[in-house]
Amino acid sequence: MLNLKFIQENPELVIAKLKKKHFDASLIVQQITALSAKKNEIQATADKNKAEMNKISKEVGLLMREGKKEEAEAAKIRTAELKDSIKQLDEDFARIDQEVFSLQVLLPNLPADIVPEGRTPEDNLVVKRSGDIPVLPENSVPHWDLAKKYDIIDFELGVKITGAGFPVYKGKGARLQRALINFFLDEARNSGYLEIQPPYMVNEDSGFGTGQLPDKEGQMYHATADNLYLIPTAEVPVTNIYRDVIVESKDLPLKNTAYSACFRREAGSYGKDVRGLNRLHQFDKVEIVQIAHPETSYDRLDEMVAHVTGLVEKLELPYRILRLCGGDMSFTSALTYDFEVFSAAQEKWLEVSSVSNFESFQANRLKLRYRDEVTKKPVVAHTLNGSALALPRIMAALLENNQTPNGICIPKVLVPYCGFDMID
RNA sequence: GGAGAGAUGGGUGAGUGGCUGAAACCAACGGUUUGCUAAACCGUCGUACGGGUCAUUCUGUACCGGGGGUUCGAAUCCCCCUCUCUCCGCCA
Repeated sequence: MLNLKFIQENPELVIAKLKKKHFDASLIVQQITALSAKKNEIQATADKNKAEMNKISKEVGLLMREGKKEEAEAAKIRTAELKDSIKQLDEDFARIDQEVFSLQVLLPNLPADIVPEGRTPEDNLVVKRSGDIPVLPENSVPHWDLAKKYDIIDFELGVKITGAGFPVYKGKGARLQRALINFFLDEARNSGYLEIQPPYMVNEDSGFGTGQLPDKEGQMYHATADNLYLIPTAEVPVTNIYRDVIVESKDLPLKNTAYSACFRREAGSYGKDVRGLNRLHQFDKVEIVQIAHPETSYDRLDEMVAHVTGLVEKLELPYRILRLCGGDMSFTSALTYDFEVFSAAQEKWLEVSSVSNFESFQANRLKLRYRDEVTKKPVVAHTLNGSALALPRIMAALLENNQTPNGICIPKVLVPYCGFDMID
Protein backbone atom coordinates (compact mmCIF):
# COMPACT_ATOMS: atom_id res chain seq x y z
CA MET A 1 0.00 0.00 0.00
CA LEU A 2 1.02 3.58 -0.49
CA ASN A 3 2.46 5.53 2.38
CA LEU A 4 -0.15 7.66 4.12
CA LYS A 5 2.07 10.67 4.56
CA PHE A 6 3.01 10.52 0.90
CA ILE A 7 -0.65 10.54 -0.13
CA GLN A 8 -1.37 13.45 2.17
CA GLU A 9 1.54 15.48 0.86
CA ASN A 10 1.19 14.59 -2.82
CA PRO A 11 -2.51 14.03 -3.54
CA GLU A 12 -2.37 15.41 -7.08
CA LEU A 13 0.69 13.40 -7.97
CA VAL A 14 -0.96 10.17 -6.80
CA ILE A 15 -4.08 10.88 -8.84
CA ALA A 16 -2.07 11.80 -11.93
CA LYS A 17 0.21 8.77 -11.79
CA LEU A 18 -2.62 6.31 -11.26
CA LYS A 19 -4.29 7.50 -14.46
CA LYS A 20 -1.72 5.41 -16.29
CA LYS A 21 -3.16 2.38 -14.54
CA HIS A 22 -6.61 3.61 -15.56
CA PHE A 23 -7.50 4.02 -11.96
CA ASP A 24 -9.45 7.07 -10.91
CA ALA A 25 -8.07 7.83 -7.48
CA SER A 26 -9.46 11.30 -7.01
CA LEU A 27 -12.34 10.40 -4.72
CA ILE A 28 -10.34 8.00 -2.57
CA VAL A 29 -7.45 10.41 -2.24
CA GLN A 30 -9.78 13.20 -1.29
CA GLN A 31 -11.45 11.05 1.36
CA ILE A 32 -8.10 9.93 2.70
CA THR A 33 -6.74 13.43 3.07
CA ALA A 34 -9.93 14.69 4.71
CA LEU A 35 -10.12 11.77 7.15
CA SER A 36 -6.42 11.98 7.96
CA ALA A 37 -6.74 15.63 8.87
CA LYS A 38 -9.61 14.74 11.16
CA LYS A 39 -7.65 11.88 12.61
CA ASN A 40 -4.73 14.14 13.46
CA GLU A 41 -7.06 16.62 15.07
CA ILE A 42 -8.57 13.90 17.25
CA GLN A 43 -5.16 12.62 18.22
CA ALA A 44 -4.04 16.09 19.26
CA THR A 45 -7.03 16.47 21.59
CA ALA A 46 -6.81 12.95 22.93
CA ASP A 47 -3.09 13.28 23.60
CA LYS A 48 -3.66 16.50 25.44
CA ASN A 49 -6.31 14.90 27.64
CA LYS A 50 -4.14 11.88 28.28
CA ALA A 51 -1.28 14.14 29.28
CA GLU A 52 -3.51 15.85 31.81
CA MET A 53 -4.76 12.51 33.07
CA ASN A 54 -1.22 11.27 33.54
CA LYS A 55 -0.34 14.42 35.42
CA ILE A 56 -3.30 14.06 37.77
CA SER A 57 -2.57 10.41 38.39
CA LYS A 58 0.95 11.25 39.32
CA GLU A 59 -0.25 13.93 41.72
CA VAL A 60 -2.75 11.58 43.32
CA GLY A 61 0.00 9.09 43.88
CA LEU A 62 2.17 11.67 45.61
CA LEU A 63 -0.67 12.96 47.78
CA MET A 64 -1.61 9.44 48.84
CA ARG A 65 1.92 8.71 49.87
CA GLU A 66 1.98 11.87 51.95
CA GLY A 67 -1.29 10.79 53.54
CA LYS A 68 -3.20 13.77 52.17
CA LYS A 69 -6.22 11.69 51.44
CA GLU A 70 -8.74 14.48 51.06
CA GLU A 71 -6.63 16.39 48.59
CA ALA A 72 -6.16 13.23 46.63
CA GLU A 73 -9.89 12.65 46.48
CA ALA A 74 -10.35 16.21 45.28
CA ALA A 75 -7.84 15.70 42.51
CA LYS A 76 -9.73 12.62 41.37
CA ILE A 77 -12.89 14.52 40.63
CA ARG A 78 -11.72 15.76 37.27
CA THR A 79 -10.62 12.38 36.08
CA ALA A 80 -14.07 10.95 35.39
CA GLU A 81 -14.77 13.60 32.82
CA LEU A 82 -11.38 13.20 31.22
CA LYS A 83 -11.78 9.47 31.14
CA ASP A 84 -15.06 9.66 29.25
CA SER A 85 -13.65 12.12 26.81
CA ILE A 86 -10.55 10.02 26.19
CA LYS A 87 -12.61 6.92 25.66
CA GLN A 88 -14.80 8.66 23.13
CA LEU A 89 -11.83 10.18 21.30
CA ASP A 90 -10.00 6.87 21.20
CA GLU A 91 -13.03 5.19 19.70
CA ASP A 92 -13.40 7.89 17.08
CA PHE A 93 -9.73 7.68 16.30
CA ALA A 94 -9.79 3.92 15.89
CA ARG A 95 -12.82 4.11 13.64
CA ILE A 96 -11.36 6.77 11.37
CA ASP A 97 -7.99 5.07 11.36
CA GLN A 98 -9.69 1.91 10.14
CA GLU A 99 -11.58 3.88 7.49
CA VAL A 100 -8.40 5.50 6.24
CA PHE A 101 -6.69 2.15 6.12
CA SER A 102 -9.47 0.47 4.19
CA LEU A 103 -9.31 3.31 1.66
CA GLN A 104 -5.54 3.22 1.56
CA VAL A 105 -5.45 -0.44 0.52
CA LEU A 106 -7.74 0.33 -2.41
CA LEU A 107 -5.06 2.40 -4.10
CA PRO A 108 -2.78 0.50 -6.49
CA ASN A 109 0.93 1.11 -6.60
CA LEU A 110 2.12 4.05 -8.67
CA PRO A 111 3.56 2.98 -12.02
CA ALA A 112 7.13 3.98 -12.79
CA ASP A 113 7.68 6.74 -15.34
CA ILE A 114 8.86 4.38 -18.05
CA VAL A 115 5.72 2.23 -17.87
CA PRO A 116 4.10 2.42 -21.32
CA GLU A 117 0.63 3.84 -21.75
CA GLY A 118 -2.03 1.30 -22.63
CA ARG A 119 -4.88 -0.87 -21.50
CA THR A 120 -4.48 -4.38 -22.84
CA PRO A 121 -1.73 -6.94 -23.33
CA GLU A 122 -1.47 -5.73 -26.94
CA ASP A 123 -0.17 -2.43 -25.59
CA ASN A 124 2.78 -4.00 -23.81
CA LEU A 125 6.13 -2.90 -25.13
CA VAL A 126 8.40 -5.58 -26.56
CA VAL A 127 11.80 -4.53 -25.31
CA LYS A 128 13.68 -7.56 -26.57
CA ARG A 129 13.12 -10.53 -28.79
CA SER A 130 15.65 -13.26 -29.31
CA GLY A 131 16.01 -16.78 -30.62
CA ASP A 132 14.59 -18.28 -33.79
CA ILE A 133 11.14 -19.75 -34.01
CA PRO A 134 11.82 -23.41 -34.74
CA VAL A 135 10.53 -25.03 -37.88
CA LEU A 136 8.77 -28.12 -36.64
CA PRO A 137 8.76 -31.41 -38.52
CA GLU A 138 5.65 -32.73 -40.24
CA ASN A 139 2.91 -34.03 -37.94
CA SER A 140 4.09 -32.01 -34.99
CA VAL A 141 1.64 -31.85 -32.10
CA PRO A 142 1.00 -29.76 -28.98
CA HIS A 143 2.57 -30.75 -25.71
CA TRP A 144 -0.54 -32.43 -24.32
CA ASP A 145 -0.38 -34.93 -27.16
CA LEU A 146 3.34 -35.39 -26.68
CA ALA A 147 2.78 -35.95 -22.99
CA LYS A 148 0.44 -38.80 -23.80
CA LYS A 149 2.55 -40.21 -26.62
CA TYR A 150 5.63 -40.59 -24.42
CA ASP A 151 3.64 -41.19 -21.24
CA ILE A 152 5.41 -38.45 -19.28
CA ILE A 153 2.51 -36.37 -18.01
CA ASP A 154 -0.89 -37.84 -17.17
CA PHE A 155 -3.64 -35.28 -16.87
CA GLU A 156 -6.49 -37.79 -16.53
CA LEU A 157 -4.76 -39.55 -13.69
CA GLY A 158 -4.48 -36.21 -11.89
CA VAL A 159 -8.22 -35.73 -12.36
CA LYS A 160 -8.83 -39.10 -10.76
CA ILE A 161 -6.62 -38.43 -7.79
CA THR A 162 -7.39 -34.77 -7.22
CA GLY A 163 -9.09 -32.91 -10.05
CA ALA A 164 -8.39 -30.93 -13.18
CA GLY A 165 -5.21 -28.91 -13.10
CA PHE A 166 -3.25 -31.36 -10.97
CA PRO A 167 -1.18 -33.34 -13.47
CA VAL A 168 0.85 -36.41 -12.65
CA TYR A 169 4.38 -36.37 -14.03
CA LYS A 170 5.84 -39.76 -14.77
CA GLY A 171 9.20 -41.24 -15.68
CA LYS A 172 11.25 -38.86 -17.78
CA GLY A 173 8.57 -36.22 -17.30
CA ALA A 174 9.10 -36.27 -13.55
CA ARG A 175 12.86 -36.34 -13.98
CA LEU A 176 12.78 -33.39 -16.35
CA GLN A 177 10.79 -31.44 -13.77
CA ARG A 178 13.32 -32.23 -11.11
CA ALA A 179 16.17 -31.33 -13.48
CA LEU A 180 14.64 -27.94 -14.22
CA ILE A 181 14.18 -27.17 -10.54
CA ASN A 182 17.78 -28.03 -9.75
CA PHE A 183 19.07 -26.14 -12.76
CA PHE A 184 17.15 -23.01 -11.79
CA LEU A 185 18.22 -23.18 -8.15
CA ASP A 186 21.87 -23.67 -9.09
CA GLU A 187 21.74 -20.74 -11.48
CA ALA A 188 20.20 -18.54 -8.80
CA ARG A 189 22.79 -19.58 -6.26
CA ASN A 190 25.54 -18.78 -8.76
CA SER A 191 24.02 -15.31 -9.08
CA GLY A 192 24.29 -14.75 -5.35
CA TYR A 193 20.86 -15.77 -4.13
CA LEU A 194 20.55 -17.56 -0.80
CA GLU A 195 18.52 -20.72 -1.20
CA ILE A 196 15.47 -20.95 1.04
CA GLN A 197 13.09 -23.82 1.58
CA PRO A 198 9.93 -22.15 2.85
CA PRO A 199 6.68 -23.49 4.28
CA TYR A 200 3.98 -24.19 1.72
CA MET A 201 1.25 -22.96 4.02
CA VAL A 202 1.04 -19.49 5.49
CA ASN A 203 -1.05 -17.77 8.12
CA GLU A 204 -3.29 -14.76 7.67
CA ASP A 205 -0.62 -12.25 8.68
CA SER A 206 1.64 -13.47 5.90
CA GLY A 207 -1.17 -13.43 3.37
CA PHE A 208 -1.81 -9.88 4.36
CA GLY A 209 1.83 -8.89 4.26
CA THR A 210 2.25 -9.65 0.59
CA GLY A 211 -1.20 -8.45 -0.37
CA GLN A 212 -3.06 -11.68 -1.10
CA LEU A 213 -5.40 -10.86 1.75
CA PRO A 214 -7.87 -9.37 2.22
CA ASP A 215 -9.10 -9.20 -1.36
CA LYS A 216 -7.54 -12.06 -3.24
CA GLU A 217 -8.40 -14.88 -0.86
CA GLY A 218 -10.50 -16.46 -3.60
CA GLN A 219 -7.30 -17.28 -5.44
CA MET A 220 -5.79 -19.25 -2.58
CA TYR A 221 -6.66 -22.63 -1.19
CA HIS A 222 -7.75 -22.20 2.40
CA ALA A 223 -7.34 -24.91 5.02
CA THR A 224 -10.14 -23.73 7.26
CA ALA A 225 -9.63 -26.08 10.18
CA ASP A 226 -6.31 -24.42 10.93
CA ASN A 227 -6.92 -21.16 9.07
CA LEU A 228 -3.88 -21.57 6.87
CA TYR A 229 -3.48 -20.84 3.18
CA LEU A 230 -1.60 -22.85 0.57
CA ILE A 231 0.94 -20.56 -1.04
CA PRO A 232 0.22 -19.32 -4.56
CA THR A 233 3.95 -18.59 -4.95
CA ALA A 234 7.09 -18.82 -2.84
CA GLU A 235 7.09 -15.04 -2.91
CA VAL A 236 4.62 -15.12 -0.04
CA PRO A 237 6.60 -17.07 2.57
CA VAL A 238 9.98 -15.75 1.42
CA THR A 239 9.01 -12.09 1.44
CA ASN A 240 7.32 -12.55 4.80
CA ILE A 241 10.66 -13.57 6.26
CA TYR A 242 11.24 -9.83 6.33
CA ARG A 243 7.91 -8.80 7.78
CA ASP A 244 8.36 -6.48 10.78
CA VAL A 245 12.10 -6.46 10.29
CA ILE A 246 14.62 -3.65 10.28
CA VAL A 247 17.70 -4.73 8.35
CA GLU A 248 21.10 -3.09 8.27
CA SER A 249 21.75 -0.88 5.28
CA LYS A 250 25.04 -2.61 4.62
CA ASP A 251 23.24 -5.96 4.23
CA LEU A 252 21.27 -4.73 1.22
CA PRO A 253 20.48 -6.07 -1.25
CA LEU A 254 19.21 -9.28 0.32
CA LYS A 255 18.82 -11.92 -2.34
CA ASN A 256 16.79 -15.08 -1.75
CA THR A 257 15.68 -17.87 -4.01
CA ALA A 258 13.24 -20.65 -3.32
CA TYR A 259 11.69 -23.56 -5.12
CA SER A 260 8.14 -24.37 -4.18
CA ALA A 261 5.04 -25.98 -5.46
CA CYS A 262 2.46 -23.26 -6.06
CA PHE A 263 -1.26 -23.64 -5.55
CA ARG A 264 -3.82 -21.47 -7.29
CA ARG A 265 -7.55 -21.87 -7.44
CA GLU A 266 -7.71 -19.92 -10.72
CA ALA A 267 -11.39 -19.30 -10.19
CA GLY A 268 -12.93 -18.01 -13.39
CA SER A 269 -10.39 -19.47 -15.81
CA TYR A 270 -11.68 -21.54 -18.69
CA GLY A 271 -11.25 -22.49 -22.34
CA LYS A 272 -8.17 -23.07 -24.43
CA ASP A 273 -5.95 -21.08 -22.08
CA VAL A 274 -6.18 -23.86 -19.54
CA ARG A 275 -5.41 -26.73 -21.89
CA GLY A 276 -2.54 -29.01 -20.96
CA LEU A 277 0.14 -27.28 -18.95
CA ASN A 278 -0.94 -23.76 -19.81
CA ARG A 279 -2.73 -23.11 -16.54
CA LEU A 280 -2.68 -25.41 -13.52
CA HIS A 281 -3.88 -25.48 -9.95
CA GLN A 282 -0.59 -26.91 -8.77
CA PHE A 283 2.71 -26.17 -10.45
CA ASP A 284 6.39 -25.81 -9.68
CA LYS A 285 8.34 -22.62 -9.69
CA VAL A 286 11.66 -21.22 -8.60
CA GLU A 287 11.31 -17.69 -7.34
CA ILE A 288 13.89 -14.98 -6.81
CA VAL A 289 13.33 -12.20 -4.29
CA GLN A 290 15.38 -9.12 -3.51
CA ILE A 291 15.17 -6.59 -0.71
CA ALA A 292 16.87 -3.48 -2.00
CA HIS A 293 17.90 0.03 -1.18
CA PRO A 294 15.42 2.48 -2.76
CA GLU A 295 18.15 4.26 -4.67
CA THR A 296 19.32 1.15 -6.44
CA SER A 297 16.19 -0.96 -6.74
CA TYR A 298 15.91 -0.38 -10.48
CA ASP A 299 19.46 -1.59 -10.98
CA ARG A 300 18.45 -4.68 -9.07
CA LEU A 301 15.45 -5.09 -11.36
CA ASP A 302 17.74 -4.96 -14.39
CA GLU A 303 19.96 -7.53 -12.76
CA MET A 304 17.01 -9.85 -12.22
CA VAL A 305 15.87 -9.41 -15.82
CA ALA A 306 19.38 -10.29 -16.94
CA HIS A 307 19.33 -13.38 -14.75
CA VAL A 308 16.07 -14.62 -16.23
CA THR A 309 17.31 -13.82 -19.72
CA GLY A 310 20.27 -16.07 -19.05
CA LEU A 311 17.95 -18.92 -18.09
CA VAL A 312 15.80 -18.88 -21.20
CA GLU A 313 18.87 -18.48 -23.40
CA LYS A 314 20.58 -21.46 -21.83
CA LEU A 315 17.41 -23.44 -22.43
CA GLU A 316 17.66 -22.34 -26.07
CA LEU A 317 14.07 -21.15 -26.17
CA PRO A 318 12.90 -18.30 -28.39
CA TYR A 319 11.73 -15.56 -26.08
CA ARG A 320 10.66 -11.99 -25.81
CA ILE A 321 10.64 -9.54 -22.96
CA LEU A 322 7.69 -7.21 -22.48
CA ARG A 323 7.50 -4.10 -20.42
CA LEU A 324 3.92 -4.19 -19.23
CA CYS A 325 1.69 -1.25 -19.95
CA GLY A 326 -0.23 0.56 -17.22
CA GLY A 327 -3.43 -1.37 -17.86
CA ASP A 328 -1.85 -4.82 -17.79
CA MET A 329 0.28 -4.39 -14.67
CA SER A 330 -0.57 -5.90 -11.36
CA PHE A 331 -2.08 -3.87 -8.56
CA THR A 332 1.10 -3.98 -6.52
CA SER A 333 3.77 -3.41 -9.16
CA ALA A 334 5.61 -0.22 -10.11
CA LEU A 335 7.35 -1.79 -13.10
CA THR A 336 7.03 -5.28 -14.51
CA TYR A 337 8.83 -7.21 -17.22
CA ASP A 338 7.16 -10.35 -18.49
CA PHE A 339 9.11 -13.09 -20.20
CA GLU A 340 7.34 -15.13 -22.84
CA VAL A 341 8.66 -18.15 -24.67
CA PHE A 342 7.29 -19.30 -28.00
CA SER A 343 5.50 -22.60 -27.90
CA ALA A 344 5.87 -23.71 -31.47
CA ALA A 345 3.10 -26.26 -31.81
CA GLN A 346 0.50 -24.14 -30.09
CA GLU A 347 1.99 -21.27 -32.06
CA LYS A 348 1.72 -18.83 -29.22
CA TRP A 349 3.74 -16.94 -26.68
CA LEU A 350 3.48 -18.26 -23.15
CA GLU A 351 4.30 -16.21 -20.09
CA VAL A 352 6.98 -17.96 -18.05
CA SER A 353 8.21 -15.20 -15.81
CA SER A 354 7.14 -11.90 -14.39
CA VAL A 355 9.80 -9.74 -12.81
CA SER A 356 8.68 -6.71 -10.84
CA ASN A 357 9.84 -3.88 -8.68
CA PHE A 358 7.24 -3.12 -6.04
CA GLU A 359 9.26 -0.23 -4.67
CA SER A 360 7.95 0.42 -1.14
CA PHE A 361 4.40 -0.79 -1.82
CA GLN A 362 4.82 -4.24 -0.28
CA ALA A 363 7.36 -3.07 2.26
CA ASN A 364 4.90 -0.56 3.67
CA ARG A 365 2.51 -3.34 4.49
CA LEU A 366 5.24 -5.65 5.66
CA LYS A 367 6.87 -2.96 7.78
CA LEU A 368 10.12 -3.95 6.17
CA ARG A 369 12.74 -1.29 6.74
CA TYR A 370 16.46 -0.72 6.71
CA ARG A 371 18.42 1.55 8.97
CA ASP A 372 19.83 4.53 7.14
CA GLU A 373 23.57 4.72 7.63
CA VAL A 374 23.63 8.47 8.06
CA THR A 375 20.47 9.31 10.01
CA LYS A 376 20.29 5.93 11.81
CA LYS A 377 16.55 6.07 11.25
CA PRO A 378 14.46 3.25 9.79
CA VAL A 379 13.47 3.75 6.14
CA VAL A 380 11.08 1.58 4.16
CA ALA A 381 12.98 -0.70 1.79
CA HIS A 382 12.11 -1.76 -1.73
CA THR A 383 11.08 -5.29 -2.64
CA LEU A 384 11.39 -7.07 -5.96
CA ASN A 385 10.62 -10.52 -7.14
CA GLY A 386 10.49 -12.64 -10.23
CA SER A 387 9.93 -16.15 -11.44
CA ALA A 388 13.11 -17.86 -12.40
CA LEU A 389 11.30 -19.75 -13.67
CA ALA A 390 7.80 -21.24 -13.63
CA LEU A 391 8.04 -24.78 -14.90
CA PRO A 392 4.87 -25.83 -16.72
CA ARG A 393 5.05 -23.51 -19.71
CA ILE A 394 8.80 -23.99 -19.97
CA MET A 395 8.04 -27.68 -20.08
CA ALA A 396 5.38 -27.09 -22.74
CA ALA A 397 7.75 -25.09 -24.94
CA LEU A 398 10.62 -27.53 -24.47
CA LEU A 399 8.47 -30.47 -25.45
CA GLU A 400 6.89 -28.79 -28.45
CA ASN A 401 9.92 -26.97 -29.83
CA ASN A 402 12.31 -29.87 -29.50
CA GLN A 403 10.11 -32.62 -30.91
CA THR A 404 11.60 -34.70 -33.68
CA PRO A 405 10.40 -37.86 -35.39
CA ASN A 406 12.72 -39.78 -33.07
CA GLY A 407 11.71 -38.16 -29.81
CA ILE A 408 12.13 -34.98 -27.85
CA CYS A 409 15.62 -33.52 -27.54
CA ILE A 410 16.76 -32.20 -24.17
CA PRO A 411 18.72 -28.91 -24.21
CA LYS A 412 22.40 -29.45 -23.59
CA VAL A 413 22.42 -27.55 -20.34
CA LEU A 414 19.84 -29.89 -18.82
CA VAL A 415 21.40 -33.17 -19.87
CA PRO A 416 23.66 -33.44 -16.82
CA TYR A 417 20.67 -32.69 -14.62
CA CYS A 418 18.35 -35.15 -16.37
CA GLY A 419 20.72 -37.99 -16.99
CA PHE A 420 19.29 -38.46 -20.50
CA ASP A 421 19.31 -36.41 -23.70
CA MET A 422 16.16 -37.68 -25.37
CA ILE A 423 12.60 -38.49 -24.43
CA ASP A 424 11.55 -41.36 -26.64
C1' G B 1 -5.05 -35.66 21.68
C1' G B 2 -4.04 -35.27 27.64
C1' A B 3 -1.33 -32.51 31.66
C1' G B 4 1.69 -28.50 33.19
C1' A B 5 4.75 -23.97 32.55
C1' G B 6 5.53 -19.59 30.13
C1' A B 7 5.38 -14.98 26.54
C1' U B 8 9.33 -8.18 28.85
C1' G B 9 13.74 -4.07 24.30
C1' G B 10 18.78 -7.27 18.98
C1' G B 11 19.90 -11.53 22.86
C1' U B 12 19.93 -13.38 28.12
C1' G B 13 16.98 -11.74 31.95
C1' A B 14 15.10 -8.53 36.52
C1' G B 15 10.71 -6.33 37.60
C1' U B 16 3.42 -8.28 41.57
C1' G B 17 -0.09 -1.35 41.47
C1' G B 18 2.69 5.01 41.09
C1' C B 19 9.77 7.14 41.61
C1' U B 20 9.64 1.71 35.07
C1' G B 21 10.09 3.14 28.40
C1' A B 22 11.48 -0.39 31.69
C1' A B 23 17.55 -2.80 36.13
C1' A B 24 21.78 -5.72 35.03
C1' C B 25 24.66 -8.37 31.61
C1' C B 26 25.80 -9.59 26.44
C1' A B 27 25.86 -7.93 21.42
C1' A B 28 26.17 -3.45 18.38
C1' C B 29 27.86 1.61 17.48
C1' G B 30 31.01 6.17 18.72
C1' G B 31 35.24 7.74 21.56
C1' U B 32 39.74 7.55 24.96
C1' U B 33 44.10 4.61 25.63
C1' U B 34 47.56 1.60 22.26
C1' G B 35 53.08 0.34 17.51
C1' C B 36 48.79 -3.27 15.89
C1' U B 37 45.08 -6.52 17.91
C1' A B 38 42.92 -7.54 22.46
C1' A B 39 41.65 -5.71 27.18
C1' A B 40 40.10 -1.58 30.11
C1' C B 41 37.39 2.92 30.63
C1' C B 42 33.60 6.70 28.98
C1' G B 43 29.37 7.51 26.05
C1' U B 44 25.29 6.07 22.69
C1' C B 45 22.14 2.19 22.22
C1' G B 46 13.46 0.88 20.83
C1' U B 47 9.26 1.74 17.48
C1' A B 48 4.93 4.30 15.77
C1' C B 49 1.79 8.46 15.50
C1' G B 50 0.97 13.69 16.61
C1' G B 51 2.53 19.00 17.73
C1' G B 52 6.00 23.20 17.50
C1' U B 53 11.17 25.09 15.13
C1' C B 54 10.60 22.36 10.04
C1' A B 55 18.10 22.31 10.11
C1' U B 56 20.98 19.10 13.81
C1' U B 57 16.62 19.82 18.01
C1' C B 58 12.50 20.22 21.48
C1' U B 59 7.81 18.08 23.04
C1' G B 60 3.00 15.01 23.76
C1' U B 61 0.87 10.18 23.39
C1' A B 62 0.88 4.92 22.73
C1' C B 63 3.32 0.25 22.97
C1' C B 64 6.30 -5.25 28.05
C1' G B 65 2.37 -11.77 22.78
C1' G B 66 -3.07 -9.90 20.99
C1' G B 67 -7.93 -8.09 22.71
C1' G B 68 -11.12 -6.55 26.70
C1' G B 69 -11.85 -5.24 32.04
C1' U B 70 -10.76 -3.27 37.28
C1' U B 71 -8.27 1.44 39.11
C1' C B 72 -7.07 8.36 39.82
C1' G B 73 -2.92 5.19 38.05
C1' A B 74 -1.40 -1.55 35.12
C1' A B 75 4.51 -4.85 32.45
C1' U B 76 2.41 -5.90 37.44
C1' C B 77 -4.59 -7.64 39.26
C1' C B 78 -9.03 -10.15 36.45
C1' C B 79 -11.25 -12.39 31.77
C1' C B 80 -10.82 -14.20 26.65
C1' C B 81 -7.63 -15.48 22.56
C1' U B 82 -3.03 -16.77 20.15
C1' C B 83 1.61 -18.74 20.33
C1' U B 84 5.94 -21.23 22.54
C1' C B 85 8.22 -24.80 25.76
C1' U B 86 8.22 -29.45 28.92
C1' C B 87 6.14 -34.33 29.99
C1' C B 88 2.77 -38.32 28.26
C1' G B 89 0.29 -40.51 23.91
C1' C B 90 0.47 -41.10 18.51
C1' C B 91 3.64 -40.87 14.31
C1' A B 92 7.09 -39.69 8.98
